[in-house]
Amino acid sequence: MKQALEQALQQALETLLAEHPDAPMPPVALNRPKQKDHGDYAANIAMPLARVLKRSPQQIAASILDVVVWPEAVEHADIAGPGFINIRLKQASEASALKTIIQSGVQYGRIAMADDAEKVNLEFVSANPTGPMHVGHGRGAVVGDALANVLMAVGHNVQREYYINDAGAQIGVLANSVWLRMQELQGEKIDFPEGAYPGEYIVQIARELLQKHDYKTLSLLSDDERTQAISQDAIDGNMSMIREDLAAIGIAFDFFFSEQGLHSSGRVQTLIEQLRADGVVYKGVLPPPKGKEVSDYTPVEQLLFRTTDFGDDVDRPLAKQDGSATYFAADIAYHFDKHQRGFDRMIDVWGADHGGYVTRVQAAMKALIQTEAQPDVILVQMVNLTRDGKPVKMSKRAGTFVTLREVVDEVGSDAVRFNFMTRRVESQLDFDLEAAKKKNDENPVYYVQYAYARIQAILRKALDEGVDAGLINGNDIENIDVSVLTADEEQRLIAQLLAYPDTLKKAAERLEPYRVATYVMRLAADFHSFYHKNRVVSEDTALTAARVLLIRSVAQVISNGLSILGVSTPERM
RNA sequence: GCGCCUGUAGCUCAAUUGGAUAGAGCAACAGCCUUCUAAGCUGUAGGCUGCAGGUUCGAGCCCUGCCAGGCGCGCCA
Repeated sequence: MKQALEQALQQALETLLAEHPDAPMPPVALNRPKQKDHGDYAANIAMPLARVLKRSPQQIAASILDVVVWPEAVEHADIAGPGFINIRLKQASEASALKTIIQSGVQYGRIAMADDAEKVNLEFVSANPTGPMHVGHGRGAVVGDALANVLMAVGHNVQREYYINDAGAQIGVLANSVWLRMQELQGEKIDFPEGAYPGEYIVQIARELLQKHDYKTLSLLSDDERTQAISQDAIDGNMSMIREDLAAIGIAFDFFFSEQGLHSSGRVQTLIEQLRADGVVYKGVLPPPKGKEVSDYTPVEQLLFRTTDFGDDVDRPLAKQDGSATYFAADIAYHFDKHQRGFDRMIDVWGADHGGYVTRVQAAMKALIQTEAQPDVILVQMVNLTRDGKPVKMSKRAGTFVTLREVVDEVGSDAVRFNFMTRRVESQLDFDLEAAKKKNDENPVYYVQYAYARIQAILRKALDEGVDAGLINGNDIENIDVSVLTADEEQRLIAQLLAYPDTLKKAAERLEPYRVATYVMRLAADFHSFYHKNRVVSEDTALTAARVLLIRSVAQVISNGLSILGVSTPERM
C-alpha cells in the first residue's frame, strides 16, 4: 500500500516537474504520522520543493493534489500544517491486512530473498579464550545475534563468526596459570604471581588436564615446552566453557576462526610482504604516546604501516621489537581473509574499549582492497554493573568480575536479552543485578510476554465459548468482515501491525536491532490498552470473529518480533 | 593534549536517519478487578532537550565553540 501511494505521488511529481527539467527530484518518502488526525500516511514532499520552485509548500501541495491519481483504497487526502499531505485510507483496506498477517504467519514482515541480498560476515563476541564471558561481552553477544536475525529476516545470507584470539603472550599466561593450579592440585605449594589468572575456572581446567596429561612428564619439561604441550587444551577448555555460556542465552556460531592459524600458516607474514610491496610499510620510530605516563619510553625502530595515508592519526606497528607480528598485523590478515572468502559485507561488533581501533583496521583494508568492502564496525558501549545501585568493580585479573553466566542463571535468558536490546548501542547501559532479578514491572520483557500470554488466554476462552476452532487456530478467516473494527484502539493496533515490516527493514538498513525491541513494546502497549476497553468474546459473533482475527495478528507479530530478539513467548504466565 | 561515544521529566530510556503539540516505563499522586490473566489499564503532575551561537520554511537531531561523564591513545590482545 505504501509503495502504491509513493508511486502515485511520484507520477504526480513528474507531471508537475515537466516544466522544470533542471529541478532536482527529491525522493518521495511517506511516513506514518504520530497523531491519528494526521491521517494514515503523510508526505512532506512539498516542503523541500518550495525552495526549488519558489512557491509556498501549501501551493505546491495543492498542485500535487490536483494531478495525483490515488489508488482505490484512498479515502481522501488533504493539506495540513506547513504543507504536509495527509492521506487517509478506507478503513476496510487497512483492516484486511490482518488476513495477510495470519496467512503469512512466521513469514510476516520477512523477505524471503532480497533483491540486494548480500553474503554477510558478522563477527561478534570474540571474547579472549582466557576466561569466561562477562556481562559486557553479553551485550555484544545479544546485539550481534539479534542483528544476524534481523539481517536474515530481510533476506540476507549471514554467517555468525567468532574470532578466537588464541595467540600471543596471554596464551602463555593462561598455560602457566593452569600449570600452577595443576601443581597445587597435586599437593605442591605454589606462589600465585600477580600477572596470572586467578579464577576458579582455571582450577577446573587444571583438573581436566590432569586426567589427560601425565603430571610427572609435564613437570620434567622446560617452561616453553610445557606451555607448548598444554596451551591448546587450556584454550579448548575455555572455549567449551564460553560455548556453554553462549548457549545459555541461546546463541550459537556458524564458524570459529583461529588467530593462531593465521600465524602458523604464514598468512600474517605473507600479508606483511604484500603491504611492503605496495609501499605502505616502512621502518621508523614512533613518537612517545600522549596522555599517559611514559616512564620507560625508548625510541625504537619498528616496522610501521602508513595508516596516516588512510585517515589514521599515527602510523601503526606491524612487528614487535623481537620481530614477531603484532595483534594488529594478524587482525589485518584476518579481515583480508574474510574478504577472500567472498563476503559482500563484513560487520564487526566490538566493545567500546576497541574504539581507537576502528580507523586503523579500516585504513588497512582501504590500503589492501580498493573496493568499498570496509568492515562496518558497531561499537557497543560499556555495561555499568551495579548491585543495589552501587557499582561492582570488575577485574579479570583480580577475579572479581561478574560472569554472564551468573547473571543469566539469576535473571533468566529472556530478561537479560531483552534488557540488553532495548537501548541503542551508543549509549552506556546501566544494569543492576538486584533490579534485574526482580520479576516485576521494572523488567519490560514481562510486559511484552504478558501481552502474548493474555492473548493465548483469550483464545482458550473463545474456544471454550464455542467459537469455531478454524477461526482460532486455522485459516478459516476469508469470510470475516473486518469493517466492524472501528474503535480507536482497534485502528491503532492495525496501524501498528502494519508498521512491522518497515520497522524490520529499517532495523536491517541501519544495523539497529534495538528497533525491534522498542517496536514490540509499543505493540504490547497498544494491545493492553485495547484489551481493557474492548471485550473480544461476546454475543456478537461477527465482532467476535473480527477481534479474534485482530488479536491473533497481534500475537503473531509479537512472536515474530521476539523470536528475532531471541526471547521466548510463553503461552501462560 | 588528541580521537571516538554520550548528555532529553527525579531515575532508566524513546522520538520513523531535519517534520506537525518531544513520548514510554519506574518513582509520586488519584482512580479501575463477582465479565476473556491487575506481570494490566485510565487520569494528574513532572521539560529552556547540558550551555551559547549558527544554518532554514522547520533543529532534540546538522555546523562551530564551550561544559560534564565514559572509553581509548608505543613493541597488550
